[in-house]
Amino acid sequence: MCLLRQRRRWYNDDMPELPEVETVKRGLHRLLPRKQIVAVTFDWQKSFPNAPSDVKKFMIGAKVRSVTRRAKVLLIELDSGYSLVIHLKMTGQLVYVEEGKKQKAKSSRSKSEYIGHGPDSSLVRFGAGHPNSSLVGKLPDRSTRVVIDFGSAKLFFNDQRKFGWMRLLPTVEVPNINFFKKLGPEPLEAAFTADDFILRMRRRNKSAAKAVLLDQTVIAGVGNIYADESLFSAQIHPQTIVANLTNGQLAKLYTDLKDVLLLSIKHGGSTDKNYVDAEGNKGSYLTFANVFRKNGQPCPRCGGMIHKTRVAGRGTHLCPDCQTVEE
DNA sequence: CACTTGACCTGTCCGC
DNA sequence: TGCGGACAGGTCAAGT
Repeated sequence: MCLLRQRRRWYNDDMPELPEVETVKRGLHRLLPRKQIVAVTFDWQKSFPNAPSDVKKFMIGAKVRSVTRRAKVLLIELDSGYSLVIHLKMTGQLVYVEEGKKQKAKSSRSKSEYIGHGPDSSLVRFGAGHPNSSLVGKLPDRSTRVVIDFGSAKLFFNDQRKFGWMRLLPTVEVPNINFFKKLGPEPLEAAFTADDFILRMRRRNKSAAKAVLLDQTVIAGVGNIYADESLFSAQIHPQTIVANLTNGQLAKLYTDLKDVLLLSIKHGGSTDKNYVDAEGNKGSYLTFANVFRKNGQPCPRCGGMIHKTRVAGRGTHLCPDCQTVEE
């Protein structure tokens, strides 16, 4: 019975963070520009709270100009002067399905195998979720919140837990919404230096290091996985008060955080063994993770046992033996 | 004012 | 088997 349970288990809490959203962005930017929206449907008000009249006026007939990313937020700019702002939160996903276009002749794959086979696929999945789940080939389903119809293709915004949202805003207003106004710098921007990082961290000198990393107004785009992984690399206990960290330790955290993010992007921004990126590659970041979801396993650095605890209200993975505590 | 905790959600897992 | 509670976490609001 236990075996059966284990086998059937799949995680839907893929938690798109900066590397995952970056991967989604790259895929959408390859597929969406110049496509024209012919229809939009949505069934969950909170997922897409815009007035239908605005949707009709500024979305229908508009063409996609570009797809970009800021922190964990996707921006789809339209040529109507409006942009779609999309936050996938934990379980949001964007599934792009081309219609009326039969599978390539060379392929004899079943429908459920379309996913993950790259540009030849007629169906490409972005974001969280399980590529082999019943979603495949059966969209829309009960998790579908919004469908953007491009005529020859549809973009499905699915979100099981309804935390994600999508908003249509005048492009010039986008930087002015609260979320963007308060957002900290992108950690991978060339202009973001170690000194900037240290200064910003020190503004929250009394808080636990992990809580500060997760604060999007300090640095944008870091979530639970990369917070745990970067703190492990820098050998900092997640609970450590920032004031008790030296500038040297913070500088190492800065470097390790960037390394972790870059490594994840390189491997398809995976947070889940089942994640599939735009090119159809399974993201493999979790195989590089040292502590995340490794509780009970030996620490790759010192051989101690990885422990799971709770810091800043979040499940937190660490090696108590080589991530020192400084209260 | 600075910082922490709870609410929003649904599906899954685990203990009783 | 079934039921209830814990858990998953990004962000904002409410509480300390």
